[in-house]
Amino acid sequence: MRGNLFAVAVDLVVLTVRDGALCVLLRERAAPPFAGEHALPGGFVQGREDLLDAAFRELAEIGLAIDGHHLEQLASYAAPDRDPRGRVLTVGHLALVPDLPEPPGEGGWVPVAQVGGLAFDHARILAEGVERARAKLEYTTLAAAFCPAEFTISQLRRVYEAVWDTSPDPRNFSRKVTSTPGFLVPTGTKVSSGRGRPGQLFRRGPAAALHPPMLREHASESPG
Amino acid sequence: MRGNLFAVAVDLVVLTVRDGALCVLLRERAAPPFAGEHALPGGFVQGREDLLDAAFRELAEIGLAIDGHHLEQLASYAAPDRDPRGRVLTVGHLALVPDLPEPPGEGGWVPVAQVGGLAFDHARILAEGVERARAKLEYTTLAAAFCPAEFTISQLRRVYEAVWDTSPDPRNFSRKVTSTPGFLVPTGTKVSSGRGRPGQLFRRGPAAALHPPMLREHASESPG
DNA sequence: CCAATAGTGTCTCTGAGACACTATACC
DNA sequence: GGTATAGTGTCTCAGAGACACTATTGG
Repeated sequence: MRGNLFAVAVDLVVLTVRDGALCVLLRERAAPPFAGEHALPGGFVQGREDLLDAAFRELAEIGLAIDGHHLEQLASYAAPDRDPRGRVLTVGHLALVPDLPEPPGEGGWVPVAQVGGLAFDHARILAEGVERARAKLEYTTLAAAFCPAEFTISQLRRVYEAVWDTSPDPRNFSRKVTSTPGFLVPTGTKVSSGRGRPGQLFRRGPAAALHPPMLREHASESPG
Repeated sequence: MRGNLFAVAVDLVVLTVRDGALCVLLRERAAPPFAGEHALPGGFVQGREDLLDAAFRELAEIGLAIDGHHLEQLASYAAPDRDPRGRVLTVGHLALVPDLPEPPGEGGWVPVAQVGGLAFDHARILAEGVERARAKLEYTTLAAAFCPAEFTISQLRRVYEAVWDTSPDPRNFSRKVTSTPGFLVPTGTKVSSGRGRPGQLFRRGPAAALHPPMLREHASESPG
């Protein structure tokens, strides 16, 4: 078998919505290389693990159990000099979770807009993860992955506001999501969020796709 | 550095449209494992190559130069038993090319609908590549990547017909693609394709995205 | 002439966006 | 009552799909 041997890592872009802002989970690196700098959580694939297994395990090891939440592969990065220790290929992953408690240790939830430099090529992985999440809200029901098991339409709308940094019309938004079959399952319960008329509670439905999609204003149309 | 060491390969789903059918480039494996079976072209990453470089090189080595054509990363596969020789991670890639001449050696262009079993987990990689291509025709101008440098709207429409297995209305299709700014650049020339009024020739324009997208009939809306 | 392909005009229907209006909570 | 949030009704406009019609070629 010709070809180099690589160490294979998984790195995770774990996104959530906290206080109206899209946030990512960062860790402060304890050991070199890049000791003291912020980085995405992740680590090397062990034993006979597959990639997703390794991603789940690495998060569990820092105290964040995301079983049952959304986790998907993003892309792989293998530039020859991306890790000073040698040839390391990393498989970036994207996780979308509700507002879970901050895991112990250095680091935590950081608003994506306030993230500074990151170790390795993690800034690029983060950017691609955020863009993937933004794009997927257009044509999937994944916004609900940011919400707790039961949620109101307002909470769901705040997810779109945080991720897209837009303010869709609450009335049209409500009609759109409730008229998509299988997106939202009403629980029958209502909940009061401080002031105003209480909203109905919903659970995630079986639908994964949004047809027709909910299109955001598009920024770059012709990167040529 | 803990963790296993992997051999890292690239495999390519090279798609084209030939005689109205979506085709993929397959190779017949000369050596074990899976000797004599069909497989996607690909091979191990060498020296200080990055992933895309390795993908371009592997194709060039079998006689298919696709410089200037579309090549993107698909996903990585690292199940522990996917290669009997040991721990091998492969990074799947997707290439969309016009109807290039068949490279020498065993194998060649095979209609995707007629592909039987493939070596390793290549059937899955092929399926994900085809689905990615189908999805991307919806919201990008990538259909033109299947066409030669200059092409008519009919040729472009036949790409959609082959990839989606649908028959869009030629008149509405024509309006849609010509009214998308930056998709098609008219050359001024006309060309006769046998019978009928000659069509105008176009080149690819700078636009990469299609807004609003061209939605196909959607099959599975709620896989959940 | 006919057949075939290229391309335009125009109608209808769906759905997004804007926004008036009603409903129900807390103060 | 006032204010805030939830939810409905309805208008307008853009765009997809259907399809009649014209335009330009070869046989």
